[in-house]
Amino acid sequence: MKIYKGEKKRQYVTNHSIVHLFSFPIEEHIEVHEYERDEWIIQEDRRPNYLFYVIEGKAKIYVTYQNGKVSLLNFINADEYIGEMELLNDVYYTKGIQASTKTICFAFPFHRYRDRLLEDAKFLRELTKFLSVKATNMAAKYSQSLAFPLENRLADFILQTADRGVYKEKHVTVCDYLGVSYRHLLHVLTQFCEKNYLEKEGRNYRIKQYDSLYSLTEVLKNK
Amino acid sequence: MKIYKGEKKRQYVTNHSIVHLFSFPIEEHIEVHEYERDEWIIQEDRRPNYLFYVIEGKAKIYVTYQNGKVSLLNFINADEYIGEMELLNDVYYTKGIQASTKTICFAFPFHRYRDRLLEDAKFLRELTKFLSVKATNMAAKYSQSLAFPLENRLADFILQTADRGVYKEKHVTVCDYLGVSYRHLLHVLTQFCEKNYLEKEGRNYRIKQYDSLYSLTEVLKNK
DNA sequence: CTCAAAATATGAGATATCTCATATTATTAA
DNA sequence: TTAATAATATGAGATATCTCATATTTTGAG
Repeated sequence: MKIYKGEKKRQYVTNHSIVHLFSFPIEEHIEVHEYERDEWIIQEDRRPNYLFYVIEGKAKIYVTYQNGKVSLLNFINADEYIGEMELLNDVYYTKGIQASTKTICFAFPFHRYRDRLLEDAKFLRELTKFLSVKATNMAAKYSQSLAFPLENRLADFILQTADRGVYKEKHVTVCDYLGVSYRHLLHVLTQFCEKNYLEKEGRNYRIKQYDSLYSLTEVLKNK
Repeated sequence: MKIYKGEKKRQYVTNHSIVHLFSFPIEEHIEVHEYERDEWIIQEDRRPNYLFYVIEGKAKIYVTYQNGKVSLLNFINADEYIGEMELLNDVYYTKGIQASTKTICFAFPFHRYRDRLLEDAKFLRELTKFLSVKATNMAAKYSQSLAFPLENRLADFILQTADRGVYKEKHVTVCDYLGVSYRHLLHVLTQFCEKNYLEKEGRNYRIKQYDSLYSLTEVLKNK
């Protein structure tokens, strides 16, 4: 982890202005942190001292169970908060946050900002919306995961993450995210290839029948 | 649905004061609604015109898929909001809300309250906390449902809902909530009886081995 | 009270998904 | 470069869960 100072810091604060998110001057005690790929921004079960706002990069939220099972709860992208649960709740089991690319965040030390943030309607309004979307998405994922087999959820995930017609995600990550075993994920991918929905290209998969995959995702929609 | 007027209304507004939740006078245009058991407070896919605050009773949040599958996302209890997603988000698929007992709510018409609520830090702060808990709980349910078999989740649910050592929930509700088939729920309940964790008493189940059930729930905890 | 609808109950076969074992290939740190 | 580690890959058997069929009991509306 690096903390930017001086000119580099000033540059980020200027080029990624967030003054519109708050109704008080926010910049004085702000820090700019850089995390490298695979670095832990927050360690599981260890409360952070900052509220973070991601300005570049991508991260993952992980939770671990006593039996060693790991769940990738969600991805975090630019312009999203990290540590907001700890800002709001004194009692909270802190999830692990791992950078999946180089990630740069603004970091607001709780002790300097907490009280003012919790009084700021502009900030709270946006945070409330952010959390409402988060809760809605988790609810959708939950019910879909119980109501439909991997085939449907994987088709959805492939279409969402494919890069110009090619699916490139790492299997080890995806099986934690979709909550299935590595073995089963590979099994269903193989089925997609056998049906010619996908074609394997080295380590990646090229989408051959977009429509077939799309129709698998349609059952996920609400009535 | 009944709308209380006059003395009955005044009584509820007085006895369940919520002035502490807002920093502006809230009571002028408030309505008091009563819903009977099984009545729909909000119909799925139909945006409500009110933000509700439950003062008595209990309700369920449902979502339906195109193939007819139904998911019971969560329960709503007294002192919780309903319709907050629609208050915050213009684009949102409205879930169905059904009263599971007689339920009485304060109803705030959006057109009168929306703007003021979204400016009120006191209200927003509490709503943000409420949503953060909601998001956290959904995330926990999601990952648990994928990481553990019904046995563990059902043990947890039984201990949470048992009434003085007796489990009395309706199977049809529980299987929608835990996301398993009716058949499988009964199957696992039968196993619990065979192992003597539970004993059937007519339509209910008496807990015989609290410790065995409790140890099934322990794996659900985080590392 | 009566009847239809809802809820409970159980069996049997199908399938989605898991666990474990084992090999090969890619990536990373020393 | 080398060796350790992580990721990919595949087979085979186990099990958690589903679907469908069918019967009985309970509940609620008229």
